[in-house]
Amino acid sequence: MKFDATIVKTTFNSPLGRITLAATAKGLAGVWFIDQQHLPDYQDWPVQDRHPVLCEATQQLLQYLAGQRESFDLPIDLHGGTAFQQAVWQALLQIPFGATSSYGAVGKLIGNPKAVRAVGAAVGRNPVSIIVPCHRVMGADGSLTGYAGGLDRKTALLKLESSCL
Amino acid sequence: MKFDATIVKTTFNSPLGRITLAATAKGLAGVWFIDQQHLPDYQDWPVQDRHPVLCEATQQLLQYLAGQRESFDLPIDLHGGTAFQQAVWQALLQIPFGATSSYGAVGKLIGNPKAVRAVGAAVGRNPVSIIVPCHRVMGADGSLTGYAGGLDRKTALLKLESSCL
DNA sequence: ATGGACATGTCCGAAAACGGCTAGTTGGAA
DNA sequence: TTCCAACTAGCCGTTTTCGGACATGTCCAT
Repeated sequence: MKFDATIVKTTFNSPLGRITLAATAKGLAGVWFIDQQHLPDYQDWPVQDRHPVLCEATQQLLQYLAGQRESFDLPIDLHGGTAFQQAVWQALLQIPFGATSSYGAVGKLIGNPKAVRAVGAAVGRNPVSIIVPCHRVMGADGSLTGYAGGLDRKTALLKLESSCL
Repeated sequence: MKFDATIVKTTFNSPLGRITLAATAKGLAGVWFIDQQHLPDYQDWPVQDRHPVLCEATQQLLQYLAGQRESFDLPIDLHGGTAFQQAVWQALLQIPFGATSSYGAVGKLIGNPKAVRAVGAAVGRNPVSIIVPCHRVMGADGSLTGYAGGLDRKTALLKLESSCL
């Protein structure tokens, strides 16, 4: 995944492990667990711990993970995916807190009802974990399917959301 | 390949097989393994075993092959090639002991980045084996490609150099 | 003269493999 | 029957792999 030259990052510790955030001029561009799959190559990105968007994101994520926040209020820069991936990620944003959806449903939503596996692949590449709630997508029969950050984290997030209600 | 009328030769046994040397008035003009490809027709060249350059070259080569020498100090007469070949051979001289390069890199160096196969051909005609280090040229992916003296000798030379470091 | 064959490397298109799936079928055990 | 589990065959965008074409200077054999 390619990004603008003007991208900055920061890192913080969460109850679910170390998390790295990234932001462009347009908004929050990335949220990755330290050991997740499909990590971008953010080695060389400059650190900017006081960046307003990154600070705000850190706060909101910590609140969310503490069970004290249900939605995020941040500029998000969903950027650098194919058209298909963009559509999928946008669709994810419409799954409300505490609810779940399925890969088939997402496919239907973006007008590509048969591209189920492709949706799976796209969901997996979601650059903005948690905030773009890829963890709310389950198998059609409600089964736990997969998560770039590991199934443990997925269950943790789902449990967190369900116990909030 | 044509040479001056004033050329002399000698021969000695090395750990890598019999080697023939040739010298002109200007310096060392050839180093060939007995059974290598692209041999010149040195049948009729006069033998002169005590020629100073040839003696010195023999010594230095034996030292090199014994792992006791990393560079050569000899007048070299790189002569009788086309302009292109000359350029290639000169470029070879810039690859340091223990390092390797690629045919593409050499092409770039002589300002002919696309003449890669031509570089390969030219490297193969290098008249002064070992001292003009044609054995330090590998495929772009690091693969062992070819050697007029046989791949065995090429690997032996590379191993020799790498184990010296 | 002409046409290959070479100690290669880059690029591009096509084809195949690979997934965070799913609906349908089948064969077994209550 | 009823219900699951296991297996299958489609489905589709993305990624990886693979094969060919091309560029280039010399030398050999027609």
